[in-house]
Amino acid sequence: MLLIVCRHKFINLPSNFTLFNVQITFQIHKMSKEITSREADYSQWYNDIVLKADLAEHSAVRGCMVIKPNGYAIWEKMQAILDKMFKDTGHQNAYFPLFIPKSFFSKEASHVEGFATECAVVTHYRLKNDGNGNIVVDETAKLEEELIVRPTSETIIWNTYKGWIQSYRDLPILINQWANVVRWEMRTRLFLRTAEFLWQEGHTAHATAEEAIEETERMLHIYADFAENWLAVPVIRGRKSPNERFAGALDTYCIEALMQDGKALQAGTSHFLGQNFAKAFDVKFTGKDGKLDHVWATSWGVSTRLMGALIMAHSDDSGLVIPPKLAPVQVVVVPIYKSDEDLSKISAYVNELSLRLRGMGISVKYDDRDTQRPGFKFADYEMKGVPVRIAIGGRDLENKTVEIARRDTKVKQTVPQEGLDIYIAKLLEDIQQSMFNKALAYRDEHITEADSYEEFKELLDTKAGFISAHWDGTPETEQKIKEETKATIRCIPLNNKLEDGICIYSGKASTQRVLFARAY
RNA sequence: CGGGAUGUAGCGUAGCCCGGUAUCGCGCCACAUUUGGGAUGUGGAGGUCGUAGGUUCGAAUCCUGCCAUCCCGACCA
Repeated sequence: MLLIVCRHKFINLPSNFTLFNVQITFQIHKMSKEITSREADYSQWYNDIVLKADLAEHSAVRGCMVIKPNGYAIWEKMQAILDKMFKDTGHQNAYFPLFIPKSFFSKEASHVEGFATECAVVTHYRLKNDGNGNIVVDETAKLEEELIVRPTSETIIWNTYKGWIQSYRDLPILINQWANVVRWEMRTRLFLRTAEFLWQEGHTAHATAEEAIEETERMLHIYADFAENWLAVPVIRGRKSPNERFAGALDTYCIEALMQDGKALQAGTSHFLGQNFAKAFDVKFTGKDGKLDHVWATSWGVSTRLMGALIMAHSDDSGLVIPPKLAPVQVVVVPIYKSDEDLSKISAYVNELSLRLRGMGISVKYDDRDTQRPGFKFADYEMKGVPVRIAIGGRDLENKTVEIARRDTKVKQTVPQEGLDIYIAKLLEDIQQSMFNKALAYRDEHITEADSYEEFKELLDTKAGFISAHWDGTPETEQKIKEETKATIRCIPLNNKLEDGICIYSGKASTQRVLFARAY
């Protein structure tokens, strides 16, 4: 801490931190292209990646971001893949209103409790000029009933479903919506927590509890499949403890991922809502047996937060690393030339190669701009996470080779032009797999068992990651642990092995371990 | 929302304590030489100092409100 007196000097500390509740700011001069290292300041590193890889930026609106083309292209890929998965399992897309009448919210008690403190409310529908050149709200244009900007759509959807469902023949209803939602968060972070975010929300209606539970689990597995096989992010499938459950759900399933700083990130949730919303909105159906019953419901969603998971799981101190299956550009080709003649020879080859690669479904970008030098392009594509970079110059033309650099390991190799298309296709698969394996190995190394509260607290301070420990199953214990350590129960893993033990906090009997972690 | 801090050119900043319209680097534009890891030289453009008031002959500088951002806490996908 003596270092603090050395203001103006280069000190390897975050440029902003708080000591004894006093913020101390160091002037650390950074080249514009450099990013903070993960070791120096993980949060700052994350911000740098998002901004410098040109994924998103802060907007003029508090807590809301602008998703830039580079970032949106990745989100579009996520959407396309998930959308296909949903449709392959029988779901259809639909769209419900952005605004929800306030009265709808009070119909499901625990739901309103969960969202009430973070709602944007529309109270008026007109502006006027006040005569001094200012635009003001026209107080005479007050809405009779306020409208809530949706924080989630259960209420408006179940209000609608009431009109759609009379008989078991109308079931199941399997609908998904791609939308934006607003939750008035106090502290926001690009992609991880913004006041407005993009997501999909599935809302299904079923005749039986069994069927609804089956649906809840099916979607959880789809999310896990997506995270692992496309994002290359290993996840733990599990169920939330009652404390962490969705407002209005009987059971919440989730996938939990581990970030490189050892904090957990909830990457997707799937809820079994029981008959709560059907009862709140009076949605009944006549069964085969002629008996009237409330409909069973599920809802499930993933959001642009997945962008945060993708970034934090794989990227390094040189910038973004995107798994090939999510990369908008999978291969970038950079020509290196001294004369126009060289360039035209290189271009002839590259155009032919690009055609073959595109024929194999590989997206290629040929960057023949003469306004930037090769070294600049190398650094730039590294920052933006393009999985494979090909450099080709006069030397390569002579030797019939190219230079290939893979982003994940940063290994460079000279490869013959012959069979290059096959080589690249295999390389992309290899990168995808090796990114997953790396993340999986990290994750598995960071699940540690704790058998006492002392050990548990020690682990939280010394080794990041999940802690597997016995818990007595009560919300009180979970709450106490959360208050004392900031760690929460991330999930109770599915297919958890049963094992007798005692709760690390209360010493009461327990039948299984659950996963704790500090989380985003 | 509670505590702390910060807003000066596209980005990062100096100047603020001790009032006299602004410093430097990167980036940008032009030309030339360059091009296998973030080029070099020469010339040039760009700022109502977050915003609205107040004090003053005069405000980036002093005072007040507001807005935004960052850090710590509470809340949360």
